[in-house]
Amino acid sequence: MGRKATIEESELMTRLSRVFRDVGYEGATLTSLSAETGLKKASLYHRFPGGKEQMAREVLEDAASWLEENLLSPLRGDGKPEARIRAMTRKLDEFYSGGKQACLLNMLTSARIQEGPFVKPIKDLFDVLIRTLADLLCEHGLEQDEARQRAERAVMLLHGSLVLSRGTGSTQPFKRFLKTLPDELIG
Amino acid sequence: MGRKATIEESELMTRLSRVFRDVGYEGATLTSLSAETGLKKASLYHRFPGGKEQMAREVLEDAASWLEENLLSPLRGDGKPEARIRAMTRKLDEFYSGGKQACLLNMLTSARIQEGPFVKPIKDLFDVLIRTLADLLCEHGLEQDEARQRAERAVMLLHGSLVLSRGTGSTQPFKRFLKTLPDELIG
DNA sequence: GTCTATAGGAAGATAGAC
DNA sequence: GTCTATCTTCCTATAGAC
Repeated sequence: MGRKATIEESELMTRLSRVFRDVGYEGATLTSLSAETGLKKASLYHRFPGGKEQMAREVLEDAASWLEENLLSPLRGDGKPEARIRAMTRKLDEFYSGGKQACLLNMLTSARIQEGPFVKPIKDLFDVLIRTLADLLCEHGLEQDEARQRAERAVMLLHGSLVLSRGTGSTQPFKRFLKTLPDELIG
Repeated sequence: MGRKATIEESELMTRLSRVFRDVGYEGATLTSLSAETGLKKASLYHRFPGGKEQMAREVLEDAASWLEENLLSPLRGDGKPEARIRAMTRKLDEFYSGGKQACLLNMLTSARIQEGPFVKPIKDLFDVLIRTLADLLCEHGLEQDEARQRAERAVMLLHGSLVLSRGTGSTQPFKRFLKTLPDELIG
């Protein structure tokens, strides 16, 4: 006891992210964030002077970076659209831990907060994901309207499958969604 | 000031439900529940000795009753399956206030609570909704597997559209989902 | 950069008058 | 059955030692 803790930056963000994804912004307490990271409250405040809000903001930025690097950038890359989409499904499986973890975007969204530090970033993430998917489908030969529609549909199915997985206590819905996703988009 | 409040049972449940649907279980405070209903904290405790947890439990039971009466029962009724499905879309539109309100099932679900008073009811609600939809599709002539798959997808799209609507601050995703739902199921 | 200790406030919950 | 007033607990945040 009383031993000094130490934690790597990326691991720190991962642990914080897990708490917010599990219980949402309101449900996350300094105590739980401290327990999950191994850092005492005062240490967390040293790293995040803005407290819980800053932690959630940085976790969100971290997720946006991951998304850009691991999902969006590859989607914009070259190679057959079909192959890029299959690569995306593998990354989604990884990002959501096979359906065991909820989506940060869902867990950080609450009505009654029309403004606030999360509203704009979350909306932007949804928008860019749908847009990037739609662009890929256009490139694959679909009409713009149809592409946009299918992209939005895929994002709905993604988040719906996560809600359903969490609600039923089974990762099956998410896994089934992943399996049908390529056909959903370009089938 | 100091005036006694009074509120009808069904209106009370509606108000409480709105708070939980807006900010989730952890986000709902006795203060906000009191403000929304007009009843002081002590009055809420008189009606719900179990406090916030009992309020959420009863709100969930209330939602289950509404679902059974307004969605499931009509789905099992007679009339052409297509007509029953269109009736369902209208009820969904009403239940979710045109996409402005989140789903209670999503907002009361949090990981880290593998047990607890909400887990079982929520799972049961998801299951019965999917099962009832699947039965209807079977009746309409679809194979059991295909029916089950489409029913699950429809529920995913419903919840995904609500997540997306909330996250983007627009009811458009939910409205678009409602429009395509009949084709989604029996098209 | 982490810790212990604690201040200050909000949250859940209760007692008792009306 | 609703209220005011209060209690206790938990949470956010800070001070200061190491």
